[in-house]
Amino acid sequence: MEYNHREIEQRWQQYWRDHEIYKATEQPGRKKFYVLDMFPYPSGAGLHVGHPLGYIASDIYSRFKRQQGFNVLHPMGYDAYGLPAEQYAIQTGQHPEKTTIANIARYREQLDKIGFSFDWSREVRTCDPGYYRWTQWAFIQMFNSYFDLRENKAMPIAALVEHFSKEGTEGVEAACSRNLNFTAAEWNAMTEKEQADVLMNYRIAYQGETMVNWCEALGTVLANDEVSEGVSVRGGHPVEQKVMNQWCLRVSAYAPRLLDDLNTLQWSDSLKETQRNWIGRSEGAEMLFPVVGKDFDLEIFTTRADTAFGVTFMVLAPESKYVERLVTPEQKEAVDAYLAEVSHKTERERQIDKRVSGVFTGSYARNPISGKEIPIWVSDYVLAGYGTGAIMAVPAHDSRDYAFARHFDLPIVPLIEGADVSEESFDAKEGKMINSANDDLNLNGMEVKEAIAATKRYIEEKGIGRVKVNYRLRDAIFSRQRYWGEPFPVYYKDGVAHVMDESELPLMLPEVDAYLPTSTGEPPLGRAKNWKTAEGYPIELCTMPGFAGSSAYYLRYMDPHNDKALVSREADEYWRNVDLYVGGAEHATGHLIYSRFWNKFLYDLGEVVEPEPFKKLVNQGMIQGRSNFVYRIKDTNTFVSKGLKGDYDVTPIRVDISMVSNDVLDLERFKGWRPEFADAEFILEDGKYNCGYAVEKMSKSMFNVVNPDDIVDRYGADTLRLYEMFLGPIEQSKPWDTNGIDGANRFLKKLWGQFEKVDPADQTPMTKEELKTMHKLIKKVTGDIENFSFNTSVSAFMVALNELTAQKSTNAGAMEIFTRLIAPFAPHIAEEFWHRLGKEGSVVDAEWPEWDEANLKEDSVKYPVSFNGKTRFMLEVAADADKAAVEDAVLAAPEAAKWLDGKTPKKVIVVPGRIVNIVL
RNA sequence: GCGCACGUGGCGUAAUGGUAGCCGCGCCAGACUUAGGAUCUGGUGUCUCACGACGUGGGGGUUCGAGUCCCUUCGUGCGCACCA
Repeated sequence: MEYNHREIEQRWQQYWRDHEIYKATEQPGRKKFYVLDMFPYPSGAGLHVGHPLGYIASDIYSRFKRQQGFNVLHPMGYDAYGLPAEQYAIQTGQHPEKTTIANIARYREQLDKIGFSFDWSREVRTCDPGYYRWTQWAFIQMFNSYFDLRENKAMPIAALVEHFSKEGTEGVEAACSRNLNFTAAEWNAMTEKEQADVLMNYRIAYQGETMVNWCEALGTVLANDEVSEGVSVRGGHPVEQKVMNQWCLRVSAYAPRLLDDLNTLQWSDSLKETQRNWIGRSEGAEMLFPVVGKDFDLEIFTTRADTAFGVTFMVLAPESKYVERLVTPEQKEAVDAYLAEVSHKTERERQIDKRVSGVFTGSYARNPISGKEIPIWVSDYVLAGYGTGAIMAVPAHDSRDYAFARHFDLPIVPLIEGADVSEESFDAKEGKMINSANDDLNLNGMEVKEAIAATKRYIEEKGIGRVKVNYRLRDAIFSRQRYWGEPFPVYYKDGVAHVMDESELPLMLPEVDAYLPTSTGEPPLGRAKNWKTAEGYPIELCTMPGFAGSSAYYLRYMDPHNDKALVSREADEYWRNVDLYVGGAEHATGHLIYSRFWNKFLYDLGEVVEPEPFKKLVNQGMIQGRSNFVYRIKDTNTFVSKGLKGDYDVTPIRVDISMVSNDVLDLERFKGWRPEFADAEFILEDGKYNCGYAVEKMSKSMFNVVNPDDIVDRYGADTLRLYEMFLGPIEQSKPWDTNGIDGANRFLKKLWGQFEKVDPADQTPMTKEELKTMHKLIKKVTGDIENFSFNTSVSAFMVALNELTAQKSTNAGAMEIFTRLIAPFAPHIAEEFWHRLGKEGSVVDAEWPEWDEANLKEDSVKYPVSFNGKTRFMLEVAADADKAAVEDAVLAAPEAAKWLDGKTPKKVIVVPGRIVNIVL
């Protein structure tokens, strides 16, 4: 009988559904394993063959763990809120929910065909009110919390209120937007609004003034990648930098813990390094520079306190609130002009444009260490969002300050012995200090590192600064002026933001008549009728960003239908956190930071038991497309095969890869593709038209999208699964190359053929050879799966089958082991074999076999014998021979005489079972 | 600029410091075929008729022995990027 993948796969998928084989339940006392894929955004284009790569890998792993006896949780769901559905809604007027649901149905259909072991009873959708009520719930908790720096955790804001009413800010150490100081009496005298403003400064979910890319025409904030050259990518409308009141999450408060706990995770070094980079810890000092003639100080952050004697000017970010207070009447016009110029640039443009620009404020500050008066400038090379938005400039030892000093002709004072600063700055943190002494601090002669430490001590003693660790990680902007997202459970009473009561959740996304901003520039929710609380207070018009719904979804899978809690204590204590998380590395500085933050916040509240959400993480590579080309001879309708195109002047034209097989063009289909090709003529090679190819992004416009449905239809899901794994290491990006898929399919057909030769009732024990082949395979595949090396395990199956074929094996026992081992990779064919072998139940629960080293032992070992490291001949020696015996056998071997050439070896190295090397 | 990966046949790749190239694709030859986008068998790093020599981006080092470890250099990819 022939291998009929269609019939087999359909039948067993039905069997799995009918028996709810993949349904997971909490079983206290039984060891659990949680395998998670990053859930997809269901786009209108459907899945292409790149999407399932990670899903196949995680599916193999979870099936493997299940066969090893673990209680496996392997869920799937949809990240259903997103911009494409909203854009489509704006264009067509169709409700984004409608298209999203249709896309989800399509995704589900495609996923089902591949035979994944997902527990669909736990599916979550971020746009489902039963799900997003918990996103809103978490937001309320964040609103009602502040971050206590002494406890290093989130605490109830009520505790802070109590503290304020008794002691004011005295003794408060909390993460905040600005440092505040007031007494209990002052607090108690504040109005409700004033108190609310103060608390907003401490809340973990807070409203704050933030610099954003604002597009007036679209009426929304845009992300940096949605803006190019000062205009919106969509529509080309002007975009400006604008300070707006936005909801934010105080992610920055968690920076130290997000950094430290990376060490507890089994993630790739590169991913951890990316996060470390993003969090950007730097040790330094904050110093106060008194402003001449004013009663306030400028605060700066520096990692090079040692260079304080070389500060010849200071620079403020254009957005710094000090600019206004420092600009003198004479300089006002120039400063205003500069600020106007800068505000028209996006942050991105400011980063790209490296030209030096800036303006003098007219004010001076006093260097607290050298006592010198120095001018204060404004320039956009100083970032408002990092440190204090102001710097002390040391042109001799910082290349940016150097460029600025050169451009505006400011003094440059070298501080390190031997540093030549006539052409460029000396940025290295090494060398001996010079020019660095005042009455009670002398750094001269010190190494840079000593000098940094000495200066830090000095400024702390003198009260002109303090040691400070700064982080680059910024708070997350949490508002979006969009429709298709979670509504904020926030209303405004007399201009003060209040969160709703948990009992009022979910706050349902209202219907609107259009998905565009209102005529007055309000977000789309401004169109909703009666968008008010029962008491008539207006509700927040922004919605939450994409990462809101994806930040805690792994928790919801543990207990997806619970309407009392995000996750019950019991379910959370059983499943705990994700043991293996598989997904793309592009989420390194987005989702994977937010999710860790969100989890830590819930951990602080005691809502979850684990401080980290994802123990082990594997990044699967991307699958690129492989486009095909035909070559038209210029000004003709004649196409020349690739190998002959050099003889003509040709134009390459992309052709749909469905018309091409193994780079050979189907001429008839090509003629039917486009009317202009109907009477095309061809110049062939060996009767074939060979196409060219290129590796590009997989996309519709390149005609190179491969739909997994087509592969499943033609070769079967098992072939697709094996082939995607066989393509190469899972973490590597690689082009999809349909040319190789026949190999995987051929293997399954051969395996099928091999099975046909087996009599399931035959009880004959395995021969020694069969035992060796199978136990070698068990060992290899077990190790490979643990190491996520699926390409090598697929190879191992091929080797084992070749060996069994060569042994003319028809042994049912060997086939049974093969079936158990290949079940995670090719579950349909394995299920078929399992039942034909007369086994009970599903192969999904077939116990994973163990190998016995005794079966791998040989009677004799073939040693490669080397002379001075170069292998000269092979010699078979009894396996139980000890080192000395092997050495004797080798030296006595007739082949050895030729290489020994009568000499006595200086040294003979015998590595048992591996090699013999003779040094002459 | 900083950080992190990675450079092996025509291609995808494999190799606990121990016979480099397993497995697959492609290609070549043969078998079976009226036919084959089918199947089976054998071959396939380079040079050489052969013996053999040379081969893991280049250069150096450690080692009895290096694709693997160290230094250096070139190249490719990714991440961050005016972060004081």
